[in-house]
Amino acid sequence: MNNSQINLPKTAFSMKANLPTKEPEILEYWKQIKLYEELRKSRKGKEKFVLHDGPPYANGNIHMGTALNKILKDIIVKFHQMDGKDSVYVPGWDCHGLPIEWKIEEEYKKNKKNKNEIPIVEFRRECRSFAQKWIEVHKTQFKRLGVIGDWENYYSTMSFDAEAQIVRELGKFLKEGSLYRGFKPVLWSTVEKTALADAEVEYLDHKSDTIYASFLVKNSNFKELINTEIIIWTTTPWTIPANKALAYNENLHYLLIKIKDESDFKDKKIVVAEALLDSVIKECKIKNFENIKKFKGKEFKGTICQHPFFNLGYTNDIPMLEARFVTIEQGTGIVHCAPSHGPDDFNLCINNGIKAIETVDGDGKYTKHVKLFEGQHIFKSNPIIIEKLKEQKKLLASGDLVHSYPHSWRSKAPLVHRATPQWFISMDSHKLRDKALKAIDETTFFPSKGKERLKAMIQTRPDWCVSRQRVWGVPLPIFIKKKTNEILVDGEVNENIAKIYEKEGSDCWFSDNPQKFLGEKYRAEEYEKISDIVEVWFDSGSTHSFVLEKRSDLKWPASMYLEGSDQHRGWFHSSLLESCGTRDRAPFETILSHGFVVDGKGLKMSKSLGNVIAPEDILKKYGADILRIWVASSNYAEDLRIDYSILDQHADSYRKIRNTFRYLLGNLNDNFEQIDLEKINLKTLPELEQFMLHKIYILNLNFKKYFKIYDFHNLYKELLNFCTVDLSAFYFDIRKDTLYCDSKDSKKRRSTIVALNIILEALLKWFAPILSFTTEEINKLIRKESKSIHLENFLDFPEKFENKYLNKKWLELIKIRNIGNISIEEKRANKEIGSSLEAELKINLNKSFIDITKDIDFSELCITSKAEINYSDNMDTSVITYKAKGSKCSVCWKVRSEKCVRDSECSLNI
RNA sequence: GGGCCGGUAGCUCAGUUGGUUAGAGCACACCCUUGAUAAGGGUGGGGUCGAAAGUUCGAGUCUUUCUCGGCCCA
Repeated sequence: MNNSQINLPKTAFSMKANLPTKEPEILEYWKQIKLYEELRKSRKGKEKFVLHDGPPYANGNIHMGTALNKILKDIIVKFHQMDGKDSVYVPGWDCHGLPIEWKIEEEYKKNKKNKNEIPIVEFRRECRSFAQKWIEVHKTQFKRLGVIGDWENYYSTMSFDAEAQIVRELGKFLKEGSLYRGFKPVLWSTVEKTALADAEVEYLDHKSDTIYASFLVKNSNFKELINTEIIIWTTTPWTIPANKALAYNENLHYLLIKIKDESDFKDKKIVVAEALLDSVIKECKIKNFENIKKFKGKEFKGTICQHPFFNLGYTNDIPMLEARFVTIEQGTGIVHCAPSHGPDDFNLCINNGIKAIETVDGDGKYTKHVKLFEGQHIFKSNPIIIEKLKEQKKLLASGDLVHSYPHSWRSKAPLVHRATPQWFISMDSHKLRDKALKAIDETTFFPSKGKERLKAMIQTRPDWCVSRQRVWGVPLPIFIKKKTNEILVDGEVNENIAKIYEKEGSDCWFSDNPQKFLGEKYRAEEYEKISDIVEVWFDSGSTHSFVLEKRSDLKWPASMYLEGSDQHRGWFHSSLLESCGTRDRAPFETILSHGFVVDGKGLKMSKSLGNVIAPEDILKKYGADILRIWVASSNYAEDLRIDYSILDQHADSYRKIRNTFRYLLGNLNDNFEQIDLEKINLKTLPELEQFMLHKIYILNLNFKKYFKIYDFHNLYKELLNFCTVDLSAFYFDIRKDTLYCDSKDSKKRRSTIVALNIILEALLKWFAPILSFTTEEINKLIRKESKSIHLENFLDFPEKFENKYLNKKWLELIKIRNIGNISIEEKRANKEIGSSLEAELKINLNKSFIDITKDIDFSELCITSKAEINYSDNMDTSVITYKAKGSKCSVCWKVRSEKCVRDSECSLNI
């Protein structure tokens, strides 16, 4: 007897994966077979699943967050495809906006070019080609992750048809009347001379001048207040000239005190919140004072003050207004309000009929609306204001404070709130808020907590400011009649502009004669053409209109939007509002949001911490399939941790899975045979095979259950456990004997081969959406007739595979097997035996076990040479191991004292 | 600073409406195997459930406070 007579596993599927080199070859193969086109063909006419891609910004290399996002999308798209749907994925890019403008400006600075001397159209051309360049880079990087999509026909917010559609969408709000012009303080950079989007703001420490200033009470229903001084505290003294009101909290207690120190305030009565008295006294170095009166904030109602610069011509009334945002955290419990310079101030004042005006120009200088200080730069004004306050005897104290303060994310310059003319979409004039809230209720969220998060934001958000004073974007398609200041609302003009953009893009807005856009109905010289651009969130919020609606391969609304949880305020939010405003419902049926990628300790990745891992590094060291395992096995509902030790662990799991496949392929000698699951007669198979097929059936049910709720980490865990526990350590280990030693035509071995084929096909398909490359590698090896595993359908197991009785029985048998193992281990520890095949078991069972064990060969189940059962009453299960007597059969390696029936040339001398 | 979410073995995750001694896989240690071999099998150790207080006969699970982390907002 020699090894040539045993069926040893043989396969071309290597143990070593070598993913970093093998994956690019598979990518090349997918390109060759035009996989995306094939996928579409294969599901033509089937129910569509459309995951609408949230466009990443076309700027810079991808990072772990983008990689996570794209892989998660790809896994879901592939699941639905294999579930039989036409699962379409069209990637897209967000192209307009400040960061790209800034990049081009930086290049100008390097080359000593002045942006203002370059024609806008040329500048925009450079922005466009910059974005285009990064789209190409991203494309390559995303494809490398194994993401399958319509990469050739991607969408972008800067394509001509997108720009045209954005104009049409705005036209709808214009026509409806919900788009209006107003003044509003926006975060403004006096360096970049632009308003900044929320996403463009960074909070950094900043040292501010602080002042305690006083406002004389002119009139009040609470008579004791008259002629006292209301004290306010602020970190922006330069906003004092723009003051229009004071805010108090009606629930706070306030104190009236009389100052006795020698100072500008000697013998004056001042008002501060009771809870802040100590800090005010300390900060303002008040030594002697007298408590006059304590009162509730509501007493302020109807009180009118004078501006500290009253004697300098600031004669308007300063009313005291009730506001919830007033707290006792800091200051005096009374807040100075400049509606042109703060959102809270603005909202409070507008609700009380006080409008914001333009007090500071784009450069940061006071306008003509500010007496005494016109032309003065606000960043240089604090000392002057402080001096004036002192001169007017209105300054109780001054100092400085380091605190968190908004800065431009690009220039790092401190920002200010500045009232500017802006265009808004009203949340309430046409019930946009109500529509959006209803739409949220009709949307399914994964995880479910996303629903409340988005709802809370919509409930409280102010009107949507859609204008930006920049150049790289879609120009606001608005004309204003010079004479009447009326907005021109005419669908024909709007459509004319859209048609022009469709043909030549939106650059012409800045260069061509306005008459071109107005057509023949209106005279250009009578109209002012708005030069603002549309904020980028409106661009991306409109993607559903120029991607989902316009493409015949897609559908509206999308089946799913899937982004990081920050997009509750971003893309989910803007898409919802845009769509509810124009179509009365959300552009998505489902929202899936994922957490952020953090390091192994749960800290966010940052250059300064040095804990950043780039997708590129992972691809080089491990390959995309390992990264895909990381995505699938992590709980995306929370933050996702990653570091090299975590990846090492997943690489280990990958090896286990790979070797599971290798065992299957080896024993099938790479000859896969598709088994007809409907026709197969399970009763002809040994019980072990029936039990394994039952397990597969149940696992498939769980698989579908998990997939349905996008619970991938539990799905992956089940698959991995199946490979390790059920296959490798149990079924495969037991069946080695049959596969290696039985003749190829034996019934038992043939049954095993049937089971291996079924297991192989099931595993291959289950893992395909996650291990996209490895499953393709295997599919190519064994299924010449199948172009790609991703074109396949998941298996559907007939109900006959379920066998509850057998399952219950075999779980009991496994318990006995485990007890056997412990018994074997004792002898092994004693050095009495080594291999379990050197063991002989004596199994003591209660008589109640007779039914389920009478036909069971425990030597096979426990992989020993012999096993005997003793039944008796009132006995717990126990197993005793003895060293088997006899010699080792050269074929099956069992220790026996008689000739082995499987070895015709058995050398045993009996 | 405010709002929301989260913290269970070294790691990734389970843990039902509160109810036995808190589970799985991986990793680790030891042993076996050398016919899945840069593989495979067996056994085992490992947790104050972020901390404290409270409710309860009973708390990983409910309440409060604190702490650490993340996202959003200021």
